[in-house]
Formats: sequence, structure tokens, C-alpha cells
Amino acid sequence: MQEKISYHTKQKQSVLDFFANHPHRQFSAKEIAENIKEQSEIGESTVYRLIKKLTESGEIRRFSGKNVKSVVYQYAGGHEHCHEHFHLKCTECGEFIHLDCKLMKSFGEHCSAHHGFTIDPLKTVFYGVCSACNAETKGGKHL
Amino acid sequence: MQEKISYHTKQKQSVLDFFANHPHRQFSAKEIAENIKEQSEIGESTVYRLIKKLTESGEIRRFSGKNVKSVVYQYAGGHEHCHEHFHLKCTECGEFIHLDCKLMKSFGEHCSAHHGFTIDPLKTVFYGVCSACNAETKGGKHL
DNA sequence: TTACAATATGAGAGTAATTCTCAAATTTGA
DNA sequence: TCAAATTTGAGAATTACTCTCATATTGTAA
Repeated sequence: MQEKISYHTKQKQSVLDFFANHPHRQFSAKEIAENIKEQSEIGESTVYRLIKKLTESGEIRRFSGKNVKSVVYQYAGGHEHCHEHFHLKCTECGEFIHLDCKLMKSFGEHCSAHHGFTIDPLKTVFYGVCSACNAETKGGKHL
Repeated sequence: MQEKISYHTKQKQSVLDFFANHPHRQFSAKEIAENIKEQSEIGESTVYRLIKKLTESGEIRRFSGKNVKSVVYQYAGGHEHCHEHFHLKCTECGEFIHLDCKLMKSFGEHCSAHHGFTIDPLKTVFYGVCSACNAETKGGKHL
């Protein structure tokens, strides 16, 4: 089974560029397509195809929000670093946090060695409440 | 803003019962509807409506698999126990594992104490490769 | 260059999972 | 038993892809 050769196209480049240029925001596939179309030609199928590949290879991450219909994608930062740390997502404010923590890493190793499960830090996101929101809640604010 | 009054119906009960009776398996909304229909009357819309509510209230959990089209639901176990352990999901075979691990718990505490982030074990799922699939891959099998 | 095979694109059809709509049925309290 | 509030269900609508396949583009070898 040979590796497929990959051709370089301007559509691929556009999508890659788009994500690299908007690392901190989240977009639906439709928004991505619309944004790119302002600069250059691209079809929706192609956008979906590329998004799918990028998601599989870990360059971008998919979030499915509360309902299935609000799916959103975000750049995963080139993931040189992302294999090395873990990701937290605050369920209150939506903040996405990169956590570089030795204890977590050692848990990953432990999990692999003792439970046989290899955690994929690219695909795993911890959900919970961030420090800012924790503080707010304690302070008596609500909603 | 008053709380809405909630009426008790046999459809609601059926869905609740269905999940309580199949705590360890995952079902698509369609399968849930089909299974319940064998016993009593229920419409698909109603199943979806109830699933949605149960998901929001945390009684069941939604997994979206590789693509949006393979969404699956599972009882969250009344979540008495589920606050105490973590969940792993194998990206190869789909196996859902409950992991009761002290090291993981201490990581949760550490995360809260040192990073201010309170992990919600109910919403967090670790993605990775389970021991069985790890063994297979090493054994040379592919696809 | 040029020719060509491999690969990528895009328009539109197809699919699956919800969500919406609204009239009819059910549940509850009085 | 009545009436108001809520729930149900059939089918249409929506959304987020996925597939198909004819056409276009890319890399390479002559």
C-alpha cells in the first residue's frame, strides 16, 4: 500500500492559511467557505474535504457545541506543541486552555503502562470550569 | 420566570426505563426509538425531544464518533458513580471504558488546586486507543 | 514544451440526524 | 367533568456533511 502522493493546490493553501490566520476563533464549515471565497475561488465540497483531512491529522479540532447542528472548527496551532500538553475547555465561558502539566503527562504514561490505554492528547479535551468562572461563581454572580 | 410544570407521560417513562435497563450499551436515537416501539407506542419526534432533555440534564451522554452521522447515546448511570471515575473512549473500536484510577483523581485535585480548573468527569472523555486495539496494531493487522 | 497519469476540484444529488410545526391527544388541578 | 397547560406524533424543514463523476490541475518524465 503506497502512500498517496499529495498535490499542492491553491484551495488547500487557502484553507491552511485561513486557519493559521485565525488561530483563536472558531468557525463553522460554512463560515470558513464564505471567508475564503472573499479572497479566492473554492467550492463547499472542497472546504469540507479539507476540513475533514485537517481534523483527522489533528491540525484543527472539531467542537460540536450543545447541539449537533452547531459544529465549529478551530486551529490546533500547528500541533508541534499540542502532543505535549492537554486541552481544557471551560463549559461556562467557552475559553480554550492549553495546559502544560507534568503530572498530567505522567498520568498519560501511567494510563498506557497500567491500563493499556494510549491517550491521544490531540483528541482529548477536558471539560470543566476555569479559574475565572470559578471565581465568578463563588462571588455570587450567576448566568 | 416560572418553572414549567412537567406532566408525566408513558413516553417519558419508556425512555427513562430504556436507558436505565441498558446502562452499558450505546444506541443511536433510531435504535432507541425502535427498541421502545417494540413495547409501547412512541414517535420519533418524542424520542428526540426526550433524548435532548436527558442529554442537557446529564442523565445520558452523547458521543459523536468520527463523523456527525454516527451519533450515539448512553446512560450516564444516574451518575452517582460517574463523578468518581473517568471515561475513556477508544477511537478504533468505539469501546467505552470506565476507569477508576487514583492517579487520575489526584490529577483532578491537582488541576483544581494548582491551575484553578475544576474538571467535570461527567463531561470529560479521554480519547485514545484501548489495550485490545493497541495489541492488534502491534500484531501487524491493518484497517 | 508536451504529454500523461495521478490527484484534486466543484456542482449538485443524496443521506442522516435532528428540529420544527401544529393539530390532536393527554395530563392535572379544581 | 372541565378546561388550561403540556405533550405527542406525522411529516416537512434544516443542517452538516458525504458522494458522484465529469472536468480541471498538478507533477513528472520524455
